[in-house]
Amino acid sequence: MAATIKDIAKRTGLGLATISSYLNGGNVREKNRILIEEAIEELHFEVNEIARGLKTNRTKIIGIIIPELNNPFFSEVVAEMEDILRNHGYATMLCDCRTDEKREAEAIEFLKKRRVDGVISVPVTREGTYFQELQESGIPVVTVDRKLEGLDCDCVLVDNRVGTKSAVERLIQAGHRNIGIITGKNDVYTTKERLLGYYDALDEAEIERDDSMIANGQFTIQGGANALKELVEKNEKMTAVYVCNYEMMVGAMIEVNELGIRIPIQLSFIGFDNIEFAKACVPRLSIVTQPIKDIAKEAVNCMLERLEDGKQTPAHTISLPTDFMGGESIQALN
Amino acid sequence: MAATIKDIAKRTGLGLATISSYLNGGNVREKNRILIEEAIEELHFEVNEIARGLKTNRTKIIGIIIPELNNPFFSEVVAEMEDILRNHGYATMLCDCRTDEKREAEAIEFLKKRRVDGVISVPVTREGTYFQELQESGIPVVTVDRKLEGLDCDCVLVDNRVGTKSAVERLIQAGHRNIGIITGKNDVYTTKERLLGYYDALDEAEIERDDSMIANGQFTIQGGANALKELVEKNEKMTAVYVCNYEMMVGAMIEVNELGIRIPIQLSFIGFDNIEFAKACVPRLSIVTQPIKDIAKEAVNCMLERLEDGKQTPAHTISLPTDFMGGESIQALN
DNA sequence: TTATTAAACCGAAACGTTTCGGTTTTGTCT
DNA sequence: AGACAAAACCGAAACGTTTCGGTTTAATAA
Repeated sequence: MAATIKDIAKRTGLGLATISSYLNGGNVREKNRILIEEAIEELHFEVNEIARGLKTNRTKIIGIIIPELNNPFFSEVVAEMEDILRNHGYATMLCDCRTDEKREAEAIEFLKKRRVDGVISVPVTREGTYFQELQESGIPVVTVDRKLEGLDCDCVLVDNRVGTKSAVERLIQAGHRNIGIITGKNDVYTTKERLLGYYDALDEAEIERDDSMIANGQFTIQGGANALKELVEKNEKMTAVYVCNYEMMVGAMIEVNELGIRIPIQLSFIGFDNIEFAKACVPRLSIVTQPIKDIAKEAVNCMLERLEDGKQTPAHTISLPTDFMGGESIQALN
Repeated sequence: MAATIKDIAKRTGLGLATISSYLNGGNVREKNRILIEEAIEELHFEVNEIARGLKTNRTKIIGIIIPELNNPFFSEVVAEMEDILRNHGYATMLCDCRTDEKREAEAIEFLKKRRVDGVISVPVTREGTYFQELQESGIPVVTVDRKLEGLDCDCVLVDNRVGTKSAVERLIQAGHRNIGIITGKNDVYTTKERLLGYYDALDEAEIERDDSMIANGQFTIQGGANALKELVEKNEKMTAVYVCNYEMMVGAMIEVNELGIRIPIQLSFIGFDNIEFAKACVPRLSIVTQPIKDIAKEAVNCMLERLEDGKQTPAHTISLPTDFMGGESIQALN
């Protein structure tokens, strides 16, 4: 059916190796180059990447494992990575593990069997054993957004601690002392970091920590809604709240509406991640944003360096700063 | 490095063909089965899908081409399809073409070279020539959400016309006569269908069509914002607006806030697609929703029927009904 | 027991590339 | 023109499977 390299060789009278060399950017005499290109054109030849993959033991496929594609932050990161990867000739094989550890392990197994060249993941597990095994079997791993213990791989993070700290500081500077926080799943890296940033800000301002000001929203919309309700009910004096991711921000806003709370008069609010959502709220929300494009760029970069340049250096972690987009959701109390 | 089928053969004393047969579900004597399974365990054998693909000429990869992953409707469809596909042993190769015809063509070419078994796409182009070529070269194509002229392939749609008609009818029944609509890109299939549904409703209620009530939001947030502004400025009498997709709904809400318009008192509003967003708005928006899981299921089904059962029947189109989620964004004028 | 048939088993060949080691051609310098 | 080095070229072998046609083994019947 489809033309092969042999057909091109026969058609041009050249040898297999010459055609192969041409296809891989090797030097070929001008007149042969023309011959080959004519033949390719004529026979609609396309190199069979599968055969090539078998021979070279490289598929030029990067596996991507994420907790939820249905999460704007992740989907944007994926879209960006896919773009860059394809520009480098790499295909993207996507696995959504639905925030499920078992599914994540299955995805790793699946991608390993598919012989992907590397795996980029926003991991769900706490322990990185499966990823570690994968990496030890020769498939480089890059994690994004979260760092795993027991997994010695390149890692691209945003500085959630500092970003959160400076966001909470804004609230403090506006005169707030009773600041609630809606956190995500307890054992996730970013949750811990963001909580630390929150503590940093409180400690520095010498505001006492108060556990009743912390509610867990599990990174879900419903969780965010519940958490907001819990915070409001438990803390009459609370004047501001900081929400640690997009989904929970949506949930919190749903609940804010449900309860008829007026922002910022009754409650100041800082959310996370999604500029469009923030702008669509009344009043516009102030949010901490993450440099999505840079995250994607750095992650792909790490991967390609190991793959293309055969980089063997020890794993390193890249930390990117967050940004802040001001809205009208912070009330100045002073 | 990794064990091959030959290693298993050697280890068990059996022949290559027997191992292969076992791996593909063929019959093997009980004692040999045990032998083989032991060897596989021991040597950590995993079949090399690449080699298999070369031999069988099937990659068990489905290519997916969508306009924007960064669009909840598409990303949810993709997530759902990926889930089902992987359960059937198929991998998902993702291409985001950023709503760009040229990139779409590149993606088709890319996936063809990668020898995917089939392509599922939400197409961007008007003419399906590239997809048609792909299909004629033996790679089945299924389009989702949009139907292309000149492309004879299976197609999964939602009945946008009827869905839109009945949504607009709700507005009419609430007493509205001056109903604006924010449409998407002109040449996209869904745009036309939704506009037809809008006309259907108006015609049936004997409301005169008025071009100044139609604004094009280009399916983007900014476009939606601009369109809403345009509609409001041009039509003082407009009491309701119907917005044809999620992005434009977000944009429209941003602009609603910008202009200080109060919903539903000053303007009734029906949006599209995203339940969470609708619930997070004040007041909660009424929206038309699409049966995302069914869409994904049907699309994958169409593909697998052709791939697995070798179905050769002529292309057929599946049409799914929309649903409606009521909020508090419609003011009764009567 | 022997004949018959079905079920298991077998290895070589093939899928379409790349790569290795060696050969030919080209170009340059005397 | 001859010598030499460098560049271009070459085909066989290999990557790890599946498949084909044929052979052995087991199961059943006579």
